[in-house]
Amino acid sequence: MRSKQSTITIHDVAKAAGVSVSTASRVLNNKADVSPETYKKVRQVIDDLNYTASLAAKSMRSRTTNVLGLLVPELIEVYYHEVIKGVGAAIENSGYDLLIYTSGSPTRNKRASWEREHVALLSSGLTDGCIIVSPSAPTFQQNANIVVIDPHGAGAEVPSVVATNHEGAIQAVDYLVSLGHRRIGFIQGHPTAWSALQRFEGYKAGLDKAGIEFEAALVCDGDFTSACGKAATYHLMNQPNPPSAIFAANDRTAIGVLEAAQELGLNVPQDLSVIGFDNIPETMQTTPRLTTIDQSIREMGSLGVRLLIEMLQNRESAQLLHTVPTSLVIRDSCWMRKQ
Amino acid sequence: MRSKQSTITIHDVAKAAGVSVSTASRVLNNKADVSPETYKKVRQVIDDLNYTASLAAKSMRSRTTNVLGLLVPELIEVYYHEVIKGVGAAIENSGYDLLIYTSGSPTRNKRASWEREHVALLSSGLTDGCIIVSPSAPTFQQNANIVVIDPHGAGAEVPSVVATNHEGAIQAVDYLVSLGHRRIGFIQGHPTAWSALQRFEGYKAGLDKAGIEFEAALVCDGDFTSACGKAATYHLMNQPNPPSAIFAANDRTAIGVLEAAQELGLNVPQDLSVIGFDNIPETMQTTPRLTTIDQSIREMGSLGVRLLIEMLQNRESAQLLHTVPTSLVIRDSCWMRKQ
DNA sequence: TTGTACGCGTTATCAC
DNA sequence: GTGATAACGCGTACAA
Repeated sequence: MRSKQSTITIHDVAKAAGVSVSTASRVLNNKADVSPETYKKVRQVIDDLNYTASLAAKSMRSRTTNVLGLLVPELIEVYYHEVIKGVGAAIENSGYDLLIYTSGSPTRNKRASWEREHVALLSSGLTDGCIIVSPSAPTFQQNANIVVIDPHGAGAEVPSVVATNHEGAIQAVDYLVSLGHRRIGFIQGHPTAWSALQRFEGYKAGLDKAGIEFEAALVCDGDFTSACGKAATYHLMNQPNPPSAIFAANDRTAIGVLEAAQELGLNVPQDLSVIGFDNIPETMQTTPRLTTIDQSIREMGSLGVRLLIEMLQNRESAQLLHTVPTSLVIRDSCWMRKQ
Repeated sequence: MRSKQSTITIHDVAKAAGVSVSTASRVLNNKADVSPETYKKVRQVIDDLNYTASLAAKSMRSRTTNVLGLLVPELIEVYYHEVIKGVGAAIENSGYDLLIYTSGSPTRNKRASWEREHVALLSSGLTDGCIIVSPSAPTFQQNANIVVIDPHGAGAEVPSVVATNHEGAIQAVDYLVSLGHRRIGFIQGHPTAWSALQRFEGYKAGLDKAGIEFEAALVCDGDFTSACGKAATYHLMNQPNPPSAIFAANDRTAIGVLEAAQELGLNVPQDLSVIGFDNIPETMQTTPRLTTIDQSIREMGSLGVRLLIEMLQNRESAQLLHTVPTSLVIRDSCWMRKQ
């Protein structure tokens, strides 16, 4: 006696079990006040019909779904996959399901508005809360349950997970200095990214700490792509007094540096030391393998989940900014400065 | 927890713009019959209020969401990430959004029922259709738009994407034979996986082709884990007449073989040749780097998306089974048989 | 061109 | 303990 609609509804269950929809709903949600035999009968029917409550309808009415949302800008860059792995690990046995949303439309140019739209999309009932990765929009709906990972803007109004970018950059410079380098080039990250700014500040702080004077000519603009790494390397190495080491704001850019170095006939690390930031998996497959600063992207994803769940359970901590430590990963792309 | 008035609805938009909800809805969906000034005014309000239609409500009503669903069992194993990368690439500029769903609950033990439940979940309005990765359930809702990647069961009733597992296994054996190996061990994949069976059949076909008699003692059970690879290696190599090469049903298992070989003091590839299947990224980081059969997991994901979109546009091809070619990837884990 | 009324599948509220 | 009914936010005939 199924209605014309293909999807079977709670009405079908109720009818088949000979009860009302409200009773069926009660059984579905394991409410207390329902007689054992009724319960059993309805459960049986649910199993037989292989019925599942529509998430759409359920969330529309009840406002709580036991589903967490994750908003990512795209699914190609491995960085996001590392985040997802961390989120996936944290979600295990958490009692929550996970819904990852990404858009295939080029509307992404308007990143900020895209984010706001999709946060609204997920928050408006589909999920209990959501995590946004690398958001550029500084602010969101007031009352949504939101946690942010590696935000672009600085002033966080929502709980944010960030790496210790400043300290990590200092670590990188320290290491290069310990190898004897004094002229250390720096390739900037995306100009709007807070993490990029922090790394630049750390670079300067590291130089200062070593008593090396900052030199603007050794700094190139960038945007986290490998293309900018290549361009910057050509620029830096063709200077009259080129650097003996290059610190790129992220691994992707550092990979570009490696490519350019090869094209220029420079041996890494003998002629040029290169260090990156992020520790994405590909850094283990470059030639030479890239020395970098690990920012445990996975841990950031896991922490994001934990923060969100705390928030949902009203155990929200007063702290807004949560940092994940960075660490130096020494591989093969840095070497002692040639005398 | 969340105040009722928090989410702004189409009513708020209508009220603010001084029109009726239906007019607002028309503007939202870019319907033709609405006066330019009304359109502009409503658009303005929508922007001001930063309004987004609730996916839940919308999908419940309209049955078409421009969203594709992807159902994955978990988010830790890299195999699924490779699929997601392919799906993510195919979704770009497709006009569709993507919604990945996974569950954090241990209910996954009951895989088949979990899948059915969640297919229903996604199909019941949230998405226009969905892709299921490695499903164990042989059958689904009749009229849902479903595409399946690497299914466990053989008899596909829905469009399926599979690798040429049989041919790939033959390629692997061919290669080992060309290196002079005659005693080739095989470690089975998960017993219910169709792909595993196909690889085993290919193994036997390859032996047959080379005129080598099949020997049951050289075959071990397995389940696609690295643990089974280790156990099987101990078993195989402690035989009176051990194999000179081992073909593992997937890379994860082959990695277990590598570990066991090291523990046993066997040098790979000098003492033992090892070949895997899948070509997951980690195979480039093992020592030695693993020779394997590439099954272009990403391409399988992309093809899945293309098939699903075709289906949604009623351009469904008659063909149900779609194969993606495998290819031999020679790295460092296989060598000539010692004389 | 615009507004009214209804239904999508569910849960909460209130009767019984 | 159980059943009827009113929302939830939206799209769409149909009426105006």
